[in-house]
Amino acid sequence: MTIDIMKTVEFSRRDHILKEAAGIIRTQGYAGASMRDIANAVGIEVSSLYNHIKSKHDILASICFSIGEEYIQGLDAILSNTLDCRQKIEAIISLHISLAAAHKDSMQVFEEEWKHLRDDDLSRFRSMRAYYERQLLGFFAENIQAGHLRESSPEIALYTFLSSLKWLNFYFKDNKKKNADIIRHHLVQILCDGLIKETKRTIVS
Amino acid sequence: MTIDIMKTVEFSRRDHILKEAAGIIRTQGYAGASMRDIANAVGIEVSSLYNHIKSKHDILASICFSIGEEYIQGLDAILSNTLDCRQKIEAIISLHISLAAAHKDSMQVFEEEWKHLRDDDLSRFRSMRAYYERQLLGFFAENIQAGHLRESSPEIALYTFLSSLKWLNFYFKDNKKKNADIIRHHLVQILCDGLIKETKRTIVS
DNA sequence: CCTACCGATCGGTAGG
DNA sequence: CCTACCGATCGGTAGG
Repeated sequence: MTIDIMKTVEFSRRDHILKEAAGIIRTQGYAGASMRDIANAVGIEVSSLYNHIKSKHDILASICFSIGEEYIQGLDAILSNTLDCRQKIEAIISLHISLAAAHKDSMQVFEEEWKHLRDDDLSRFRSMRAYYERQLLGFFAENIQAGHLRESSPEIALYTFLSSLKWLNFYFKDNKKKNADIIRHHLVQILCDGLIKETKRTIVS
Repeated sequence: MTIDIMKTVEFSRRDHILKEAAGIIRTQGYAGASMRDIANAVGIEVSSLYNHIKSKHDILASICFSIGEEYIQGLDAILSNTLDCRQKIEAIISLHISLAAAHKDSMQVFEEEWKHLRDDDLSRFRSMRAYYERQLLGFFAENIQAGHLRESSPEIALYTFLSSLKWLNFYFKDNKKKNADIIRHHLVQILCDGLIKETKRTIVS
């Protein structure tokens, strides 16, 4: 009982540190964010940080891996469901929207500061990202093969698709001006059907 | 004559410094890139750098503004030409491909490290980016109005379009595996006509 | 372009 | 969780 309470206190303080650190690392970059800045934001002395985190690298790794795991769990759940091609694309877009809206600071740290990870952390991070891209590349390649997606290089389609969603990570950090449902609807249309306005008839196989 | 030669020497040494600095700032981040790293890459002592650049911020500003000006000049030239909507989109995609291929290191510094600019440099940079986005937003809004582009939020279309091209900045830094023409062709198709495979008939107005 | 140097700040530790 | 502290490194300057 006492242990449980202590753990709760311990975890929430650590989470508090990670949350403040994410905001500071996002705005100042990993190398430009000092442990003094982070301690000041949390409201304790620098040396006290080390009761909750092992090192500055530990902070970065925790932020990057928690976001990475959410992406992978979300994608695995979508791809193993029985949805058609367009529904899966819509679900993946929804995943990116909801993660961007939920993790305003740490999402950008995940995107831009992972390169400061070292040794085992760096290679583990690269493995996770490679897994995510490999799963999605398989999805694109299968559906091009099956005739559901336009003939194209699966790699170019993958890179363009993933890249096209990155503005979401910046969009929500000010204040969400538009509803997430509206954004999803427009994104699905633009990415699935294209920017150019034309009449369309689906091929009946 | 003597002055011309001195200026040439001066400029090429400065350019050499900026080139090495771009590579170091890209991999280590602005705050993580030390003047000693840069001096070492150039092959001179730290103090000698200051004969060619005013400060570390001067290096960052030079890199960011030279890329920014190339984007703006390129876009202005395209939008003032007499091309139809699809041709202009194709030309803008070509602009982003050729700039990404020409400036492997400094393009990523431009994208990710501009936030370390200060005071006047920061506000000038924000103005340039706002100008680029405003010009492109006008293009999207006009062509949605005219019925050439799909009904959509011009902002969402703009963000998605610009974001979808950002993978190019990473793609060329290893070694260009695919020809730029092939990439452009696939990008135009995916962005103009969408990922989903369907027959299309253009509306005859 | 170099030698020599400076005050400030860095991540982290000892010890309580 | 704090006080006190350390060696390393930082951007930049003086002077030649």
